[in-house]
Amino acid sequence: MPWIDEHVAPVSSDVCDLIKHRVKQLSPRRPDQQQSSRLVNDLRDSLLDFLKKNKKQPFFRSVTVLNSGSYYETVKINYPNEFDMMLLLPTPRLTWIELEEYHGLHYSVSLVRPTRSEVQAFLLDDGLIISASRILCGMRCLVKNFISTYKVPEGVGRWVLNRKLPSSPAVTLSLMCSAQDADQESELMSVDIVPALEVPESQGWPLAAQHGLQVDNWLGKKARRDLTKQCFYFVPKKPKGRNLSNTAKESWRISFSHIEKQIIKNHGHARTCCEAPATKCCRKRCLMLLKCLIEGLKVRFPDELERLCSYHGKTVFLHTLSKRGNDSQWAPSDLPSSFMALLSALEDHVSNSELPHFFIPAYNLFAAPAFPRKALSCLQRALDEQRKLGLPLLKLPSPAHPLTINPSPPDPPLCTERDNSQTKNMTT
DNA sequence: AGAAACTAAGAGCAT
DNA sequence: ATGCTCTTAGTTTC
Repeated sequence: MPWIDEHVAPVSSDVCDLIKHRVKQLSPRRPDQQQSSRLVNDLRDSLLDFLKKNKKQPFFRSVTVLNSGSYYETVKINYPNEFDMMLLLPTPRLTWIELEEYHGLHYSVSLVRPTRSEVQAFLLDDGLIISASRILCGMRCLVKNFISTYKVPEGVGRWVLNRKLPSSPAVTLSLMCSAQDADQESELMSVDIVPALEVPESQGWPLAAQHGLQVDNWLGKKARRDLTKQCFYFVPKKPKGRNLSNTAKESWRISFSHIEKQIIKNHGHARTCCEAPATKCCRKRCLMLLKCLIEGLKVRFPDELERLCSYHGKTVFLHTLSKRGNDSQWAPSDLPSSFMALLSALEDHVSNSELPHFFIPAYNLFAAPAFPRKALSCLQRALDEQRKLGLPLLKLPSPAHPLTINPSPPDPPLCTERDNSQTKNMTT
């Protein structure tokens, strides 16, 4: 049957050129990647070695690693300076209770029966509920001990433990280096380390997740069946907000990072998408452009858009791919209009104040208080402005990086006239 | 557990 | 500019 595309407004040739120009400079450069991967791989290998031998927390001896996040999805933009790793913790059989008002995103997680397994060091007084805060603190303590003994290869700087953030599931390490000629140290890269409870596939996904992942018209029904019969994870994240109930303080958030990674790697209607030059598509590059725009917006409105993050972009992307499932709609030559379609989708989600979590459709990522109304209205105005002015944020140069092996001169600007007035005077 | 095979994508070069 | 090949990092498989 013929595929009816949505109405795509023609993209002005200026904006077309801008998009095509920007997308060429988005992915990390090879020397940077080489340096970053060496540093982070050495850190990971050594940390794993440390955990497997550690005496203090036997529970962490059995971790395995899941590399996740945009670097490993090959959609990281600009510099390979942010890495995510999940430390997967096998547990005895679990059960979970949805926390009211979080619509299936947050849970209280318990053992089904008392245990002699090593998790017992992390249980609440009832001997069954798993304490998110104690797992996170326990891991933080191990990581802290680890970096105090760890030597960075070739002495390129030192890893420091970042301050604990109230609702973050991660222990974050930053690699601090002294730049040439400077007294001060600056951050070369950071690694988020997130502990995760693995719930085996045999237990099935929570009810709230059973109606998400609407990919039948894109990846297909069989692919959906295969994806939904995998395991899932819980990560120790409490909801934002004051006056949390006692159960909410020990809350776990469901995580499908492994599924997201698989989808982004295998993202076509046809299984063969992007396998050969003839079957290339522009989906990932569209996501990278959207991430670029989101980062730019956050730099311009750091306070108002504090809660906006790349996960919002990724979620809009996944919904858009679901609706616009045919590979012919993402031909490389159509990158500008495809990106504009993605941008329109973001604008629609913003103006409807509705962005369902891709796996937990009842959870609205654009609902207050997690995403405040003033952030949403700021985002709406900012996107209107970007569209009206021809996406000036895509003209901004990539942020400077403190330490590259071969610092290269910045590329010549696309537009000859120095025109900052467009981008500077955006009122809120 | 470790090596080999496979995949994605940057980079250089020829056309 | 476009496409071809080589190289490298990451993942999977046996």
